[in-house]
Formats: sequence, structure tokens, C-alpha cells
Amino acid sequence: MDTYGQFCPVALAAEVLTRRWTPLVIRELLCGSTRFNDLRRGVPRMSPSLLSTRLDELEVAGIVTRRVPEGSDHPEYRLTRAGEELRPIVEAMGVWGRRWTSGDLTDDELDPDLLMWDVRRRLDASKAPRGRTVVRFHFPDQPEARQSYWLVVEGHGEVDLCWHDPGHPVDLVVEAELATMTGIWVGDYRFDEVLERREVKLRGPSELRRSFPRWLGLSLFAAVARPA
Amino acid sequence: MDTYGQFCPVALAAEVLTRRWTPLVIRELLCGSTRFNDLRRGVPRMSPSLLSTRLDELEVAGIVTRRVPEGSDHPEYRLTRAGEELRPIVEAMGVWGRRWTSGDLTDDELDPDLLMWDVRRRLDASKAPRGRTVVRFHFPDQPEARQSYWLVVEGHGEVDLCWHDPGHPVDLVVEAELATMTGIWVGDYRFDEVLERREVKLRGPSELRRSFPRWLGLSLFAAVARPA
DNA sequence: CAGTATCCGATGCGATACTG
DNA sequence: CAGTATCGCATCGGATACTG
Repeated sequence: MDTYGQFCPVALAAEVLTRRWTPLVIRELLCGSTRFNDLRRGVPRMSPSLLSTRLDELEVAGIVTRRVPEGSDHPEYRLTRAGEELRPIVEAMGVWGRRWTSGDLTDDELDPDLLMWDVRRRLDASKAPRGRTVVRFHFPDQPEARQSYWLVVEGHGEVDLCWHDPGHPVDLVVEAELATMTGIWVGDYRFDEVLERREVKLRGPSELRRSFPRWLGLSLFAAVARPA
Repeated sequence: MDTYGQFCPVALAAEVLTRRWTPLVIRELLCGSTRFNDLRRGVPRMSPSLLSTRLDELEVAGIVTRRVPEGSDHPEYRLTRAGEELRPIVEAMGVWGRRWTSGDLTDDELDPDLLMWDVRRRLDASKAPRGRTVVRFHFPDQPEARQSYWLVVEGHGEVDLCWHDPGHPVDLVVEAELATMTGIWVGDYRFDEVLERREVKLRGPSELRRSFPRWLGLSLFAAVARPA
């Protein structure tokens, strides 16, 4: 039984929205991911079978469409109008979560893959230097396989995330503990303050070091005011 | 495991909000219910033990406080500021539910107790006649125990709902099938149109029959525009 | 009125492996 | 890349009864 048996529209919406992982899948779709494996990267702890199930459910609920574009054999998941109208709910959840959940990130919540996937998405390439810029993120406190990530920012707006050295010369190195970088990302710390305390280090041309914080981007909810 | 292991605030909020029944309990609290048994009336299909569990969880999450007022021995549940700030989320859920879930009420969703409990809450006593007005709702298609409800509207704003004849003379009788009355309530039908089709019947002084639809009130989401 | 206690069954979901 | 298949446990929550 996954119904509430109530005519109240809040209950009807809740029947869709309160299933495990569903709000996060919708968040990913709202952020623009359309491919199965891209969605997976946004919810890495969700098993692929469950993601598949949820996408089916969302399709039945009229929130998502699945289609294979002509000339491709890779399905795309997109929000319908009904799905797009879930945005205010998910955003309000984010605002509330930022304001009212404990500010301390637990170790369990730290995940460099997820962080970098988010960074890639929010990075404002239009504010980055023209031409190609390669940024290497380095998390010295992480196991080797999770220490280095490369962002390849192309001047025309494309941003690629690499888990292995793509070979291009690195223009800027960003080094910080994962908790520090994540804290900056979610808005717990201000970049300039952390930089001053040397808890994050930038290595590269001074012009690039200066401009970087302006095109890095932060979590959508980083700027939400928290209660005193 | 009831955590998502993500730093994203949407996930943090979802950990609280996506447990079964929780959004509806919060809806009840937002609507002003404070007593355990009043909350139960708003979520009649939820077992008391589960309601108790949810209230505990919400207290731990900082969303609800439980206290016994001085000079009383009846506990009251109230939303904290954090809880009150869930209102935009719950309201957005209601708006979405109204716009995008199927407009057909299933039999399963019809519940005269719940409907009348809602009606009682939303009735605008300030627009009702001065003095006491007694309205009897009658649902001829329901089993005997669920056919009649009495609303005792006191001019100063109090509204009482009775499951048995309170004895006062009845000023107005409202008769309709439950599905019809519920459809009016949620905004599927307009009162005047249904009245004209004689699918709802009012018996009482003409002045009262005329004014009644104005102080009856409707679901909070009845006026939400639905997509074409 | 305001809850607890107990029981038990369904199933949700995680983990892992596998496929075209 | 884009999913399925399978398995099995844990737990969620429904039902009912009971208490101070």
C-alpha cells in the first residue's frame, strides 16, 4: 500500500514524492541530467535497479518521459511540465535543509566524486578565461584513487570532469581537505577566509588565482541565510 | 539506514520529510491542530503508535515541540520555527498535487469524517450569521453511522463538529452524495453549478441558503488553476 | 484523552552480479 | 552505455488490543 486514501492534494503529491531517493532523482533531472549514468553520478549510493524502478514510477506518474532521440541509441530522461513544476518544492526543500539541518558535515556525507560532479555542473565557464583552462583539484586526505580530479574548462562553455590526468598542462591546482572544500561548496565557509587561513591552497598564475573563486560557483543553496 | 549520505541540503531535508505520513502530520500541525487526537482525526488511517513515533522523530529533528501547558494535563504539539518554515514546502506540494494528480476521486479517498473535519476547520464563522447556526450535513449514500454530521457555528467564531444530534434546532440541511460534496470541497465542482443541477440540496431559510456558500469555505487548494 | 505494547507480514531496498 | 536479474534481510508500518 503506497497510497494514503485522502483527497487532500498534499497527500496525493506525497504519494509520489516521499519514496526513498525520489526527491534526489528529481533534483538531478531539474539540474539538467538526462542520461541514466549521469543520473547515477548524482545519486551514487542508489543502486541502478532502484534508479530504474524510480524512473519507471516517475514516468507512470507523468513526471518524466523517456525517449531515445533519433540518430542516437542512448535514452534520455526529461521532466514533463508536471515534473518541471516540482522545482519549487525541491528548491524549498533545499532552502529548508540549508537553514535547519545541522551544519556539521559528517564523514559519511563527504564524497569527492559527488562534490566534483556538482562543481562541474555549477562552474560558470563564461566567467573563466578564454581558451582552455585546466584545473586540478587535489584532496590530500583522501585515498589515492580519490585524490585528484581534473576540470577541463573550455572557453566556449564546455566543462569536462576527468578522474585521470587528461594530459593537458595544468593551469591551476586547488588543494584542500575534502571537508574544507565541501564546506566552501555548501556555504559553511567563505572562500576568501579559508584561503587566508591557508586551508585551501591555489597554485598557478596570480591572475587565475584571483579570478578562480568568481567562476568556481557554489551550491545553489550556499547563499541561503541561516537563522541566528 | 534512513540517511542519504549526501551533503546536498535537498537530501538532508528529504531525510525528514519523506517518511511515510510525515508530510500529512506536518500539514495538520500547520493547520493548527495541537492535540494528539486532533492530529489523529486529520490522518485517520494512521495508527496511533505510528503517529506517536512520527511526533517523536519530528521532535528530535527540531520541528515539533511537545509540552504540557500549565494548568492542563493535555500535551500540545506545536511547530518550532523550523517546523513553521516547512509551510512553503507543504503548500507547494498541495498546489502541485491539485494541478497534476488525476482529478477523479476514488472511492477509497472519500471519507466523510475527514471531509467534515476539514470543513469545520476552514469554515469562516465570521461570515456566518450572528448567534448560533446549526447546519446538518447529510450524505444519503453513506452507511447510517456516517450519514449525518452537525456543525454548530457560534457567532463569535467557534465551530463545533458533532457526530450525533446535539439537540439544537437545525437551521440548515445540506444534502449531497459524499463524492459530490467532496468534489465541491476540493474544487472539482463549483457550488452554484452543482446546486443548480440539484446534486446538492439546501433546506432552510432562503437567506441562509444564499449566504451559506460564502462562509462554507473550501479546501485551501480549491482555487488552484489546473492545466488545460 | 493520550498514548503503549505487541505481533507479524509485506516489501522496500541494498548488494551484487550479469547482459546486450 | 544502460540497464536487468536475483536474493534475502531488515524494517516499516498495519492491525489490534490495552493502559493510566
